[in-house]
Amino acid sequence: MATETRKTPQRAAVLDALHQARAPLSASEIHDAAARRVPGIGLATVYRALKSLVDGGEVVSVVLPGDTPRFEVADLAHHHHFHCRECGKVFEVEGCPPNLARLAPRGFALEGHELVLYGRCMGCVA
Amino acid sequence: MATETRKTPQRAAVLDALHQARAPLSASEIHDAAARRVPGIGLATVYRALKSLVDGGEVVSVVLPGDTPRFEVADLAHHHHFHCRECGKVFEVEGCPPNLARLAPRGFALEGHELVLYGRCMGCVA
DNA sequence: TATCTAGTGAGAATGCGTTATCATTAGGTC
DNA sequence: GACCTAATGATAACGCATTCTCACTAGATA
Repeated sequence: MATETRKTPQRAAVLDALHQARAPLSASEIHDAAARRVPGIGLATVYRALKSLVDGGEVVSVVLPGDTPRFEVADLAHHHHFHCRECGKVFEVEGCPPNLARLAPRGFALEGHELVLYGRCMGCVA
Repeated sequence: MATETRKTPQRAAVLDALHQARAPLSASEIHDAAARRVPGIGLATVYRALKSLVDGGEVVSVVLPGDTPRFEVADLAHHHHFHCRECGKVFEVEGCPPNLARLAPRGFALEGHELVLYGRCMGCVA
């Protein structure tokens, strides 16, 4: 029997924050968002909830270069991210460049890829 | 007058390690490589040399998701990286997917991109 | 409602890559 | 060779995201 997992407002707030977001959130962003539903929620609780959600496959972590891990719900279609250099926000991007396999060196087995676009988001361009 | 920079075997060893490498090296990998030319070289010296080389534009740092920064000489053509999930080594990859601009959301200004391929390198496939 | 125990909040502790400190060494120049 | 001072090596200190500790709170079940 696996360890019992109880329903708590804190866990619900964390998962809800991720479902509301249209972009992957960092632990502290999740903490901020969850605190709006559950004032006083501790950062440790956020980390604990994220750990169990990731372990349970409901949430995946997204790591962009030079940044702390971010989290998003697991049931999104394959996608990539756009990182605004001005405001630092990360956006989801649909689509995927084709034929990446041809870029891999001969004899290498390509199993996955990660693409990050950099620039300025609509708000910062204006 | 800018601060004088002296030629030392340690600095030469750091730069040489980067020129020899066909892949971006982490600080500790550079430390190991440089120690073969200059036994006893300190890790702090490696960091100092890297800092001045990056500041001087001779070396650039490459940050792959979830990893510590790596360094490579600055005069390489635009390229990406292949990260072997088995041995952890990073390889340079020529070429670049076309038409990345069409992936950016409408109204966003695309200024750059980073692509990392994951899989197993030739040695680990065998 | 009584009971059991997972979950929580606060803050201390940890891990680790990187940087600062400082006494000593050794380039550069005359 | 003498002198000035940047560079070095060893190691302590730092920053900071994440995890642990522990007393307390509150789901779940009967």
